[in-house]
Amino acid sequence: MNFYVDKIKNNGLKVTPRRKAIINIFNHCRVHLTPEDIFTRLKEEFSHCGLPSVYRNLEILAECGILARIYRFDNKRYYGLCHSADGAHHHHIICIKCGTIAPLKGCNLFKRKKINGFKIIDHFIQVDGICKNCQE
Amino acid sequence: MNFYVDKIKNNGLKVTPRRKAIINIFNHCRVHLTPEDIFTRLKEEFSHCGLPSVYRNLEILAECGILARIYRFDNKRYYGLCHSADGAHHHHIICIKCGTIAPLKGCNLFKRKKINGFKIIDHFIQVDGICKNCQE
DNA sequence: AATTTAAATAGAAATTTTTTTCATCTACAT
DNA sequence: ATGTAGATGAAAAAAATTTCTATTTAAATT
Repeated sequence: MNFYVDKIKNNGLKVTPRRKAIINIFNHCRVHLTPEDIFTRLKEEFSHCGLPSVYRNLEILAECGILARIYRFDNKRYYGLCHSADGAHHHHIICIKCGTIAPLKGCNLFKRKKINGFKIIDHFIQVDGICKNCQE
Repeated sequence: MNFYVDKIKNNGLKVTPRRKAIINIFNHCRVHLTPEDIFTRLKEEFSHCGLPSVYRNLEILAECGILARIYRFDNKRYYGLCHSADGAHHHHIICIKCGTIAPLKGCNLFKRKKINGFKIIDHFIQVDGICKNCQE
């Protein structure tokens, strides 16, 4: 948890019980969740937290690099805990069965400055797969 | 348009006026749009189309490979016309200023079967940048 | 330890986005 | 021409997200 606390502080943000509770949830379940999921679990397991706070905090924690934004084209936001010890550039590979998130290193896109005449500003890569456990 | 008509037919779907109208809109503006955008333009420029039909058709056209799903983390869906003459595997690069979409070839991810022990099922890559015109 | 203050919070309400339902209609294969 | 699976629109509902505001709180400063 100290790791996350530091990250929050380094971003000039406050370490609040809500934020710790949200990180805790992700730490325990290790899958990706929607704001609604978080809201439900906060009510069950931890202190209550208003839905607007959930939205704000998920977004803030994502900006701190603590949470990863997960892309699914089902019109919901998903977030997952970003398991990366160092702060190195990376993306994520998601298990479509259990939801586990693993870091995906070795992206060579961020080194390039231009592609097809476009000046590169940002990029997003996500791989969906089936993790070792779920393959059996 | 014949190119698109064939794609729709090849997917066992009907070529309806609505679908042609939607493709027409994308063909004229060449940027990425939300379902709401499409709905508005259909009312203005082409025949009217109910909002549910817009949602359904955008999704259907995306599955045919005619439209590309664009990822923005602002909680809206975006679609854009996929300008790729052949059916080769590719992704997209988006201009964050004007919204233009260009194909991004040379993805080497889809060749790999496994990464980090994960069996790869799918992957998504998107690059955001500024196109030649908008750089000036 | 008390004070201060900018940031964070909850809760309600409003807004926006998306989906469902269902009766009707249509593209197109036969 | 006709039959049929697929497509459509209208209305309604559901779901997701944001706004607003009064209140509370973390943590820096006394």
